[in-house]
Amino acid sequence: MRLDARNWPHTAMGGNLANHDAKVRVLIEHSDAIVNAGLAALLGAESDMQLAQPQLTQADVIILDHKGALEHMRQRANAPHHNEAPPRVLIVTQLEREWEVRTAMMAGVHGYLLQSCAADQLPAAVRALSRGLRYLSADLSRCVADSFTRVGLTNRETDVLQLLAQGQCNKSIARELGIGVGTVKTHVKGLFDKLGATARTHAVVLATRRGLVGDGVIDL
Amino acid sequence: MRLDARNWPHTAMGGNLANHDAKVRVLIEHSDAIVNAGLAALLGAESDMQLAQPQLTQADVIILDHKGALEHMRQRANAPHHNEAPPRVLIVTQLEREWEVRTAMMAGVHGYLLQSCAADQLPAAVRALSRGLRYLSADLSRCVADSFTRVGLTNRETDVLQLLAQGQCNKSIARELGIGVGTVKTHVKGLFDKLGATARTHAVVLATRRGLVGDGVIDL
DNA sequence: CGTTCGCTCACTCTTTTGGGGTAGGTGCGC
DNA sequence: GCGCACCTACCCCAAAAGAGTGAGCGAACG
Repeated sequence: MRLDARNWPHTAMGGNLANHDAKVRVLIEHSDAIVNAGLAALLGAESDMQLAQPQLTQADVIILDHKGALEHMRQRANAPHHNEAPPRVLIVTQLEREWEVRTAMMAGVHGYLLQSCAADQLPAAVRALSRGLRYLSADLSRCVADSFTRVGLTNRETDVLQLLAQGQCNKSIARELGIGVGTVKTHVKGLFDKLGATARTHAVVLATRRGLVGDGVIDL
Repeated sequence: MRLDARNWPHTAMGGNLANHDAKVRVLIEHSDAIVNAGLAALLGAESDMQLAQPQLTQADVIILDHKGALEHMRQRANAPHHNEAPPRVLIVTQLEREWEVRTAMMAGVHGYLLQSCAADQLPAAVRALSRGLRYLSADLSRCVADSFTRVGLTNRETDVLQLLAQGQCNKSIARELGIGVGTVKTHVKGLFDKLGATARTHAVVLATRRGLVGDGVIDL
């Protein structure tokens, strides 16, 4: 679980090659139709790339949105192993939430781009992935590197944090978790220390920003 | 300030026409290169539309991201009046935050689409705007209608809320606003009543979910 | 002119929080 | 076995928060 920031460099690091001479077969499966069209337009103009049809051909690189990518990796993990190497996964999304980037990287995704990236980063990322490299835009890599300074919350502290982030008071948290109020206070105190918070409200804010809160603070 | 949900219907309502026979001149100025390319690809395929070059021609419809659109409307408000009718503004974005939609609509934007919309909604929206209508996808309309049940926070309550959402205690909020702690308590209580919160932590969560917090809870 | 509303403040009183410290039990790895 | 991290629980005590009430002041509105 402990990752080393040096493993996720900006430009890339070595890997096993594939399709050295042939065109890079790219499969675009982003959930947003507009983004899909944009990716196709931008990549279709590249002479060394070839847009693949879904399920027709085996692609070298597959482009997905964040959610789709996680789903894809989940299915891949559960599926029987193929002979052929699975396509590299590149996520293109609009949001920049470090914990999502980290989650994706831990799930085995090879690249992560923001929609707001420069137009030339897209083909660069695809080429990097096709050569077995990873690609993370500079801002994202900084962002992820920062996140490695993450606090190590214990299970119970995480439990308490989730309820805390719902605005519950110690008493109701204790009731919910089936423990004593004093114990809740202990965990809350632990959260303060690890998050650098001075009050529970502050802790919720900090935890939310660091992506430690699992619920829908961001969803409407 | 009080808006009536009936003014923002899903499909549209009347308006003054423009360019009845000619092609619709569309100017695409989205900040994301990928989205830009996607919009161009999708709209370029429509026979009744014509993609305009920036500043070269006067467009009928201009497509922007949320931020760009607000900036555009701000400049338009400050600029001297032109003889020709200004282009209709269509926002295309990924996020669905009702308060942003409402803000945009109040700023005079005519259409709001999500990137995740069906591909045929895009040309439909452009055509609607070119005919002087408004266009809001069904989910967004519902979303905005819901938001009209919004609590009416006073200026001071909003001030307090912002600081509250940063995790500050009453004393520091009072210091920052130059008022007494007792007054802060009054406003905090007002927030509780209007938000339906039971505690300050709870209030922060609720306010964040309703998009009342302006700061960077969403930004990393 | 009276009313309403927002902003301000003060005062009780109870509950909650937060900062200390202490300590027993459990599981895990060296 | 022993240390170590974790979960649990309790103590005291000061500070803060929250509930309730009252009240002065200025601007807006009918």
